[in-house]
Amino acid sequence: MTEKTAAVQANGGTRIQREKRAAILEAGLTVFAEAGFRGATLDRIASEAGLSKPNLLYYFPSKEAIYEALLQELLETWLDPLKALNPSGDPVGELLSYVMRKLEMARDFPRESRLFANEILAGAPAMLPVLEGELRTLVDHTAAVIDGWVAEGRLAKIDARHLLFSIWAQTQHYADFDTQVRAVMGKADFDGAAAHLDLLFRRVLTP
Amino acid sequence: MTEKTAAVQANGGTRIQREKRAAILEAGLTVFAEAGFRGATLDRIASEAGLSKPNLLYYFPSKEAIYEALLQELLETWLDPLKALNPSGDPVGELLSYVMRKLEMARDFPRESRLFANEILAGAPAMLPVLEGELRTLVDHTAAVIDGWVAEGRLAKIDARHLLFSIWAQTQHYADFDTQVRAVMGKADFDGAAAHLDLLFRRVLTP
DNA sequence: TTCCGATTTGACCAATCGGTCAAAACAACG
DNA sequence: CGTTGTTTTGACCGATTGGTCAAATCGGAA
Repeated sequence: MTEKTAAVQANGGTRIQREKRAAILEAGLTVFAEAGFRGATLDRIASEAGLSKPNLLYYFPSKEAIYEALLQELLETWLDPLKALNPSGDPVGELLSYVMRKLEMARDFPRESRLFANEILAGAPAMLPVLEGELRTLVDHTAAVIDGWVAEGRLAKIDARHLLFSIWAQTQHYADFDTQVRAVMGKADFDGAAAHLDLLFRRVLTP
Repeated sequence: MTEKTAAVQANGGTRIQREKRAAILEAGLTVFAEAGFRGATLDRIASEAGLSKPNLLYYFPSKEAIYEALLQELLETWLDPLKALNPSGDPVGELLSYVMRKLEMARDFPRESRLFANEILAGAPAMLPVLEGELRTLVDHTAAVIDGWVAEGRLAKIDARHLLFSIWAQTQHYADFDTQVRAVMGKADFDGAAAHLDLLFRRVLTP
């Protein structure tokens, strides 16, 4: 049992193992988000993480392994805010604070947003099963909650699923298309975006 | 003057030259949209266009040349609908038909939308000057028109630039994140999207 | 038919890619 | 100190990449 000690232990391991694995994931996030899966190179990830390429491959068996570890980690972070929707809260307030949480994520974790965007743009080769499974289930559940709110008259009539797309599209836009936003506005202007989206969704959702 | 005959003549040329160049651009659009600039290979573009790689390089001097030709061509198509906004028309109607035109483009030209998304996601290495120049100017002009409408009270109060982002984000979402939309909805549902966006922007824009 | 420029191709090249491997360096513990 | 297992690395590999080039083929005008 002397072989592949580090590589096999995906979770846990010694302090140094956890640190190096974390550094690799951190570097991988930067590079994959910027260049996509195919555009990213092991050499760049290794150098960004402060390691040699063979040393990197001592901790992860392949480029794909790094990528998939990142996607898996990403998904929880990504779905959490949606799960935080409280069906017994104030509908408009719940949805507005979901929008704000999403916008904050676009501001604070733009690499995660771009990683996700790259994966979906490429046709979700590594995430399709999760999209069709976990995500779809969660969306179905959330749509039922929203439909309930609409039926009770506490929310303006609206298609629940397309409403979610509207929220995702607009919040992630500020991370994924940041370059375009900066080119047009001169600056990132997340505060302006927050005010705008609050106003927009208030008009859309208030009964 | 016997050298580089075809390659030099970017526009015009013989019938066969125009046809082959068009076939290459068509193939390049498919491949670049699917794989991004770095992910695309000349071999794939050539085979998709029905040519050998050296033959492809007879019509375009490099991979970058194909990519840049596509981006340039794309830009006109992309900005045209915005230019079609009629300042003396009905504000809500003008903006709604802009939204619909954009949504139709996402439905009918998804490859163009994804090509653009890939370029921006990668930091717009080849488009930044255009974004900061032509696009910004056009946005400034359009924002002035929208601000005028708001000032006249013919449009609900709203930030013009962020409104444009809202329109772009939501319409392009149906092309760029098509995979996700399909995974969640089971189908693409552009009709549902059209109804939803009409309703959404009507609520947002009507004074 | 002949000729000449336009077009096409097979063979090839240097660089880069993801990944391997054996040996070296290191760390911890007796 | 020596031993043992962990970590790191330089050298290397086959495959793929973007791109070149000389030679072959094609096509139309005279």
